[in-house]
Amino acid sequence: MAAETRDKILDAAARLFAASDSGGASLRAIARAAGVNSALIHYHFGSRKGLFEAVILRALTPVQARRRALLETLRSKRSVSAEELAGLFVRPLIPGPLDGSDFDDRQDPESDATDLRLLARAFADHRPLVQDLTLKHFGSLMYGFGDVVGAALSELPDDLKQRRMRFCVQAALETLSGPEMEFARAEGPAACEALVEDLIAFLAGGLDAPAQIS
Amino acid sequence: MAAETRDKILDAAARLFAASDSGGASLRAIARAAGVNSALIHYHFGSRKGLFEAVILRALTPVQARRRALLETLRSKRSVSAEELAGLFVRPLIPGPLDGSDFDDRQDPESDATDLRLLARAFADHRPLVQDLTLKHFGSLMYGFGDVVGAALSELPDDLKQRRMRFCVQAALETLSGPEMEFARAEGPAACEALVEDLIAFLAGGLDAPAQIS
DNA sequence: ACTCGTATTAATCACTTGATTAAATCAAAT
DNA sequence: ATTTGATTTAATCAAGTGATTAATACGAGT
Repeated sequence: MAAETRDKILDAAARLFAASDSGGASLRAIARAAGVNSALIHYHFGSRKGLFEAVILRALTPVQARRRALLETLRSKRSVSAEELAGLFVRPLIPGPLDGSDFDDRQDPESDATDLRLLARAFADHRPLVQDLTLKHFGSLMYGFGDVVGAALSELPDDLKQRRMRFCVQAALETLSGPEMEFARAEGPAACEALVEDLIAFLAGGLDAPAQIS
Repeated sequence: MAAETRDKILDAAARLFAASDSGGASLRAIARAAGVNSALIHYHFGSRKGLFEAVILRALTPVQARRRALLETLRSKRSVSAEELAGLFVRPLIPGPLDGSDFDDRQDPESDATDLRLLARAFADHRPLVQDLTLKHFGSLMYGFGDVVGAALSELPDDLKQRRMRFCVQAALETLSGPEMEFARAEGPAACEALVEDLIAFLAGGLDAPAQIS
């Protein structure tokens, strides 16, 4: 079956790309981990870059869907608190019914963690090649908030708003894919929620910090 | 001259390691960029890992020196504001006389930026090998604040304190080595200071955000 | 001038890399 | 049963990888 093979490759690739750096996993290692002939990667994805893009896209899709849903919810409100705003950057990154959407990942909590690590790696990668790919797909995650953020942080200058949004995306991705999240995950859902809420509280505090006068 | 060669290699390695991922630059490419025979890398640093560690160490040393100096300053104060606390994570990362110390980097603003990118990469790298190396040298940057932070954020539980400190280090490294800093650097020192102060304001806001009740 | 330890070079090691090819396998449709 | 097209396989390509070697150049101390 072709589709099944594709998925096995994608799973293995996500795992290895996330574990080491995106550049650190060889196609042969991926093929071996997937239990598949190495030439099949090129057959299904054309090239290493093609595979990478496919993996990123698969990991990013549910996040964007959840983000969109959450964004709609916020748009319907009259005013948005700093916590809700911070949650907009954090909540969509973690799957589950908590976020009010019904897009669950491939019902595998392990691969959810993998995908998150993968996204964080890609987002933090400043190489032009990855950066372009990332921006193309992450773009709306970054800059698609305009109206909601604008309304919530109306007293801040525009460039400051954008910077702080970047701070949030950065911190959220890095924290939720980092070792502390892994630790919390091992301790149970309660510990995860505690970490998430602490992260949101921190970001909320930062978001409506007063602008510098300088 | 041996010392000169060593430095040429270190410079090139820092540049290439920071530009691509640490795993993405080959020893041959580094040797070529340094204008040096590739075997000299092994002669001077033993192995690829040895070179990497040397580069990291050279980049980290002045940061730690500045951090120590700044920390001493804060210790002598009776109380420390959230802004000062946030500055503790941010200021030591940028060289210059602004921070009240006299450790200037290799008087080359370009290589300062390179070193910062390098540190950010290493810090964000979760691979056990890099993580160990990073923790060994970053450790005190992370956990050497105990008393000062403890006094400034006395109302927070301990684990929450540590998390927020990690948030700060993460955000500071990532922001100060990222594209916006590059942009600001091109625009002049004023833009850099604006970015730094905005970052500090954000982190300060996050640091003394109220703890979640949940 | 000659030695001796440091520094540098070119050549090569075994191995892995991403990619391509032609041949083999398989599942359906005729 | 055979043709057809999509999958899968093993073999191979040129290029690049980190590392090691023996031979050379160099420079200070005698």
